[in-house]
Amino acid sequence: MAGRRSDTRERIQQVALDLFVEQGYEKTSLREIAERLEVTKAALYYHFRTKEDIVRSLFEDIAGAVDEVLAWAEEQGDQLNREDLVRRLSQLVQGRFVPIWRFVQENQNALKELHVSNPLMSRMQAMMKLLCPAGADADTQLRTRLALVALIMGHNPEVLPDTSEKQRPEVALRVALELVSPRGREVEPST
Amino acid sequence: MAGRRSDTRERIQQVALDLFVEQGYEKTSLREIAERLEVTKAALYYHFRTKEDIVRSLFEDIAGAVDEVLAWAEEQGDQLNREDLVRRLSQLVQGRFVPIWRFVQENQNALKELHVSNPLMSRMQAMMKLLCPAGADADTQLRTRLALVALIMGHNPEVLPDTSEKQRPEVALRVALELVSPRGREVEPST
DNA sequence: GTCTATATAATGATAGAC
DNA sequence: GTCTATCATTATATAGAC
Repeated sequence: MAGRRSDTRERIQQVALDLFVEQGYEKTSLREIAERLEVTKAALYYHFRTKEDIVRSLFEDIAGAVDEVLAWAEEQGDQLNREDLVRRLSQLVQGRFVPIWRFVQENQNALKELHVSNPLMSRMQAMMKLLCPAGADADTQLRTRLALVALIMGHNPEVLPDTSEKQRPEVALRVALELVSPRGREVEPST
Repeated sequence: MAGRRSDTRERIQQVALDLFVEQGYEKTSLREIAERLEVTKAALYYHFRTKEDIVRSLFEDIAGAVDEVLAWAEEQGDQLNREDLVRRLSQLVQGRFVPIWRFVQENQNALKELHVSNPLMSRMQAMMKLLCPAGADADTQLRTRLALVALIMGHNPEVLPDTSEKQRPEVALRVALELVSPRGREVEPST
């Protein structure tokens, strides 16, 4: 990557994320992070100005990946296929980003203040807009939201205990796809 | 109700829950709760031994209501209609319990340690078992889980901003029902 | 049942040496 | 780039008066 210098910054991000997911954002102190890394708190403060800054850096990392999907989607314009978008999102919540999504989902309230003008959440809102047909009814809005939840929750071994790690993303994607375009209900009078 | 003495205990529960939902469990200090009630911290400690105890009391309250549904469901035995169960659950997440469910959903990680042997969560697990056909495939497991999420998330004005408070529970119920028994997929070969 | 006063420990953060 | 030492603040919790 850019220049060679100790990888402390990345290690901090990694350990912090691990602990945030394990025990929650607020319960995780900088002391704990420092201890697990066998450095001192002051070392952390060299790389990050505040605790929130660590989270922000985590979000910026992933936000770039979301941007790519977002750019692709906007490029499609009117011809955007929502199922394809979901498929791309499914890729996005896999791999190295899994813990981050879980962190976001399980610490909503702790991150609430951070959410204001946070690079990840504003992008996810844009994503919702794209997934949700303009002027969609409430049922569709809720289903769309649940599709995103499905993608994230599907990765959680506690949610699908009998399913292998390999299969979980497939399950999640299937259910998410159903939610964005359910069978037997394309055009419907409702109520 | 039982005996007449100052309603401080209930007021603590109410204010605490409000603050927990507003700003999160960890971010809410006992000082804050006390200040909003215009009492001292020591007063809180008279009614509750610890901060966690306040949460526990909140959970015990709601757990009783869940028990009634659970008892009804077990009474049905084999003839349990899952859609009816969802309908009863829908009732359960309405009314005075709305903020508690939201609190649980948005503070999962903060409550993680409390979750061990916590009266509410163990009951919700039992509920999942009832809702999920024995030996159900992973897709069904995930859908069932999402149905519960739908019931809770549907109440959140931030999730359904254009929908009236009166209509939100109806939307949530509809989507939840779809998830536990989706159309056009009753018996299916799969993979 | 509510108070004042306090104990104790941990937190996020900073200053400045090396 | 990492350290020691320390800061101010806040937290949960307790003892004991009223």
